[in-house]
Amino acid sequence: MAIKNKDITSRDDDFAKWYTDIVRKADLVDYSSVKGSMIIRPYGYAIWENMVNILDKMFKEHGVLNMQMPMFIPESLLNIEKEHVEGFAPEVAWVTQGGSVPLEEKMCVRPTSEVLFCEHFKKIIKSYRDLPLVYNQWCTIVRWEKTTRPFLRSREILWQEGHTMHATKEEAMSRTLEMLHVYEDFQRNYLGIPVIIGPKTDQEKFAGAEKTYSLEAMMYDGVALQNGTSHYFGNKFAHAFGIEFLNKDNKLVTPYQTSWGVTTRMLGALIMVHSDDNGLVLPSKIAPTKVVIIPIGDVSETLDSITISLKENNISYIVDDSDKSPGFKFAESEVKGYPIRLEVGTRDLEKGIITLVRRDTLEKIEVDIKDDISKKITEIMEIMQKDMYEKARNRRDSMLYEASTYEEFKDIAKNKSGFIKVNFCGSATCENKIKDETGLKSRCILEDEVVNNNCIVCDQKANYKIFFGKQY
RNA sequence: CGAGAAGUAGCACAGCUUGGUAGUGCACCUGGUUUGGGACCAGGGGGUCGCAGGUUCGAAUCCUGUCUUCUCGACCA
Repeated sequence: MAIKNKDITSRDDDFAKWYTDIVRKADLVDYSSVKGSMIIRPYGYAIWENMVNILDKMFKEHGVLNMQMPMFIPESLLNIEKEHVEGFAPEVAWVTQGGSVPLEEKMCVRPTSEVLFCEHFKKIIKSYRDLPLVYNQWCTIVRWEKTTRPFLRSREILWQEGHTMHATKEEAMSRTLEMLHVYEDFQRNYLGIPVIIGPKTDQEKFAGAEKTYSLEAMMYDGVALQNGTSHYFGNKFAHAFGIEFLNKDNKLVTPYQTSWGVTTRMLGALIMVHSDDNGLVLPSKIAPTKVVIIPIGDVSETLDSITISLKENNISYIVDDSDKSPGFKFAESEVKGYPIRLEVGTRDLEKGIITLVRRDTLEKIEVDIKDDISKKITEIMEIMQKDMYEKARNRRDSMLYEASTYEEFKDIAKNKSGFIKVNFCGSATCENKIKDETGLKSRCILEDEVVNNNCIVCDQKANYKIFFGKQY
């Protein structure tokens, strides 16, 4: 049976160290000389590229057009929407000098591009015929975070930001939800990560948004990771920027706006949801390399027939034909998280079999050499994709709690990790009290759930049910 | 940003207290033998000791500053 990897800290001993071990030993990132600016190495980038390719295709099926905005924002432009600038000013990086000449007006490196899009939208929107505009850009942004961790919180962030403009609030709200569901679909069906979706409280909303929906994923240790957001702006930005268009009745009116984004943080989630003490575990749909083949002894003929079949069926693979010992290769393949390992050895071939190993369970499966290996792999990968989601969901569900009194809430918060569901009034006072006394923050409002008691904190009328939890 | 810990070869670390020629294991390179859970033998290469100042005849070692990483807190989409 499998042995624990000796170079990786055990997940249950020290989760934080385990995480950085995985990130480094699977060759996903390296640190740079600038705090919070990580180097994404080819293997990590290949996973991100897969995410980009799949999501981008999904976006386009939803009518999204890609474009690119500049990376600098003049101070005066950032300052136009009050709530927005107050939210972002503390964490923007400023450029004050060009070459050796001080700038007349300092510019920030975009922390997000709402104001850039607004400035542009103002120029190009004249008539209802110009709407809707459904734009997206894949780019990097900069936010001067104080505490940084690879993928989870960095200063330079690789992401995608969608920005849309609509003639009616209904259409804008519907777009907000549409993209939220694209993210949910992607995370569930490709990343194998179950997410809870819903609106943020007023306190936790995006700076300048009227409504912020988030996707809340739970990591292995019960801590939440906000794994994407979709915002409805109403026409606050449009008003601030003076964006107007003529409607069918020849009236000058203000359009409605949305924005939505996901980042390389999804890679962090992928690790913290699925991986284990032997290394990375990747869902087969997102793994850049599906199969690693480890030949043992002289098996070139069989090897050729396998690789031909994999090529024909478009299954990506690598052959580890280095002169390392098989045991070393097994361990290494587990660190990298290739979904399927084929051990092709002389001893097995005499029995007419090859050994297939699932990365998620490390289960060894004997495959008859006469079988269609590509078909077998495809079948198993489909099962793995489902199993990994189920496993993640079961673990998450086992860490969901519900508290009916504040005492009970504090007891769970102190003794268990996970999310706690409560009836809640929604006031900042109650939310802050919970934060101060337990360290837990609100995750997202559960719109479909029925309120069945008063607010857990103040005992006044509750307006909704909501999850609280610790977050990364 | 506050408190604490750390930074010496690709990785993990010793050396520092008491200043005096830069070390160990793994990894890497060459040749050979091996190959089913982290192989073996022989030979070999690689480090301005995070960076910048200071003290000293002499600094990895003592002092000051600074950067980075990690932990906890605050902050944060």
